[in-house]
Amino acid sequence: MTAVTQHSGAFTLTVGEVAADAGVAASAVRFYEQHGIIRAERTAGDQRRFDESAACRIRVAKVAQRVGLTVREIAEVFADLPADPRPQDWGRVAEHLIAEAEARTAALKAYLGEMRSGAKLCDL
Amino acid sequence: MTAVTQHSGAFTLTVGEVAADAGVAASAVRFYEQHGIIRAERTAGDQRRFDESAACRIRVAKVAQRVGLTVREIAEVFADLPADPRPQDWGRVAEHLIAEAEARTAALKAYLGEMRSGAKLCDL
DNA sequence: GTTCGCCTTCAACATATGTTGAAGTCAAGC
DNA sequence: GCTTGACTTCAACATATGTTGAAGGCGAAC
Repeated sequence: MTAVTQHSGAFTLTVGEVAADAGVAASAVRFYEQHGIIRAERTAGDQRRFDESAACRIRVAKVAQRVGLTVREIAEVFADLPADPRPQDWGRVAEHLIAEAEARTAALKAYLGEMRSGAKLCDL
Repeated sequence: MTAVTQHSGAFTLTVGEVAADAGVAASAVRFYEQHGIIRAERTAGDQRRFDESAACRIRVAKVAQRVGLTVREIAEVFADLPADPRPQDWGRVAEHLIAEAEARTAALKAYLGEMRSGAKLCDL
């Protein structure tokens, strides 16, 4: 007797449900699927069905976009996530995203610091 | 007798010179001027002439774009820079940009941390 | 077994960030 | 004072990130 607990791996959510969960438009959900941020199965009638992680991926993607990552880059980071991600899988992805954000901030700081301390200041 | 030292404030550089200094295409230099990242005077013959800070502003803008700031946002930050910016003016701008980058990274960390520790994990 | 809301695709539009090319002008060196 | 390379504008194109609308199909509830 298999557990009925339907957790991740069950592709049951419609585009509209995921959109509402993630706080984006349905068109955006389709866009993210086309670009590999989320994955879907199809019903017999060709409608998309998403699993529970879809809205989460989208929310993370929106925050990651704010630190300069492109949709393509985010999709590449998410490629690390198995179909049914465990918390440690999310942990790895989180570390990856944070490291990237910090690297970019470090690059900004380095450039500005160089400007400030360099013999040849930018403006002066 | 005024000093001949031509520092910032002298609008003498052509589009091509600024482009070469900043490591971007001439078309990008015109784009950044249109969008308020840099300012230009015009010759009698209507050609643009930039000051020494132009290439610097562009380089800073490129790094700032990597941490998720839009051209419009960068232009707003640069609005703080007087025509002939002193090091402390650049310092203020630098602090502003770094603070913005760190705020966005903090938002990313907060969201990911919440996901990890929240009772309702994203995926599980 | 019909209805009605949500789903499908596809193309057009919208904004951000640029690049390219055509047609013509400017300016610096010879 | 010509020549020539770099400049001008403007429109079209290109890519990223979506939204909107038309025309039609699916599915759950009654």
